[in-house]
Amino acid sequence: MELNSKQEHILNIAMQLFADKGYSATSVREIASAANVNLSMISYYFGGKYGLLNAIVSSKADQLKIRMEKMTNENWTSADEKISALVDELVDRFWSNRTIYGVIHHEQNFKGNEELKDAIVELRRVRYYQFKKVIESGRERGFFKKEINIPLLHASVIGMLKHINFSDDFYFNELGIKNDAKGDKMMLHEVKEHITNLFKLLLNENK
Amino acid sequence: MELNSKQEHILNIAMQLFADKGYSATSVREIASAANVNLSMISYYFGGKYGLLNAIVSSKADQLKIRMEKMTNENWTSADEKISALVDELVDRFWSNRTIYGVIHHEQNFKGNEELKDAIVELRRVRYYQFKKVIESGRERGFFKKEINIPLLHASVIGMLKHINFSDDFYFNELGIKNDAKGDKMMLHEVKEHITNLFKLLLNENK
DNA sequence: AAACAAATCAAACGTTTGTTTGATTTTTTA
DNA sequence: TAAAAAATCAAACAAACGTTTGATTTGTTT
Repeated sequence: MELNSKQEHILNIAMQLFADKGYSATSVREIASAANVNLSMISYYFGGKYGLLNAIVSSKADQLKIRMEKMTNENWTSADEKISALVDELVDRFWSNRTIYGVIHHEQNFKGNEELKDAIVELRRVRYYQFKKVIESGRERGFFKKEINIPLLHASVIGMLKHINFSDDFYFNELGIKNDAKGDKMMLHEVKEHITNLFKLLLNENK
Repeated sequence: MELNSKQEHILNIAMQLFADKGYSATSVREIASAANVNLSMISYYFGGKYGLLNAIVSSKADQLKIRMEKMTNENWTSADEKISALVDELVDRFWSNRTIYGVIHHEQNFKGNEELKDAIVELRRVRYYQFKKVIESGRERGFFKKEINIPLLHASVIGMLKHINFSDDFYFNELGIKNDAKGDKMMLHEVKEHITNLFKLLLNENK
């Protein structure tokens, strides 16, 4: 589906509202009003409210399917370096797409049309297997020495990112970080450091 | 608010539905039908749909406020032992209350009445400070040797538990565990082992 | 058993919901 | 520039929503 700038605008406004309040709690009138368009344009463009949600997920899904495979093929130098790169990739990717993750977060238990649910499940599957591939590749090459429960390691990282993202300002406050653009960077740095430390301990260090 | 058995029944049915589909996506007719009671009983008993949500949160909130403080006052033996006890407490507590966490999960961004939101935020606050207290107590007593970012450690654990809980059968499948009563126990064991390992590495081991 | 209170129910209430209509304006095509 | 297509809009639509009503049944009290 090709989108013009106005459709894109509606889509972004709706995505923000869906992420904030959830699909069901957001009315089409609210979306139309926030996007400064006539009510009927949503049905006109997207075929209805549900079509809008579908358009959001499918249009934003592509950018989530980033290729992490390249990491497994590159020449690795040290384990530490590779862990840093992996964590960078993971955290940055999540953070830059956290709005759409917010939408999915609300609708992952969506009992309506199964099509959307399948799309969401597929997204998670792809994300996980890319992660798994990198870890396994690191083990095969002898960079990661320790045995590790990969699914639960994955759940630790993704769960933590989601949890921080959806806990309002709680962890920002607790860490003494303001929730602005600058604070965002600081939080990202803290999170990366924490996860990197965690990875090194779980995967590599044997001291 | 004192509840009779019928009110309790409605409340449990509604809690399950709210956890599955979210507050907004669940209609009072659906709740009444699932609970086999007349539609008007919900308003009669709880003063309306929102009153029902409030009753759920406030009635279940108490059992979440478990006293973890006692852990800080007991005589500690070894760090490993204490970590195991802490993880047991954390995981069991979450797992036995995961339905109400599901409700909160959906409604934490609730933009309606602030009263409910405050109750949810307060729950998280209490939970976190109990956790923090235990960790700090362990540090003061010399059991936990390493410096650690407590908020992010907390986010790792809670985030992971939430993420596994709300990812349907994904991690069950990935770990080759069936999602039944028996598999539940196995998953709990795996999760505890993983988190315990994580805590030991982050807090204690210096090998 | 009579009187009272609580519980239950089908029906209807007024709103809000997502969607469609049909006229009108704007833009594109020829 | 005239015709055709696309976009926009206020208005209306039926369906679903949470809630209330008022009659009826059930349970309790005196």
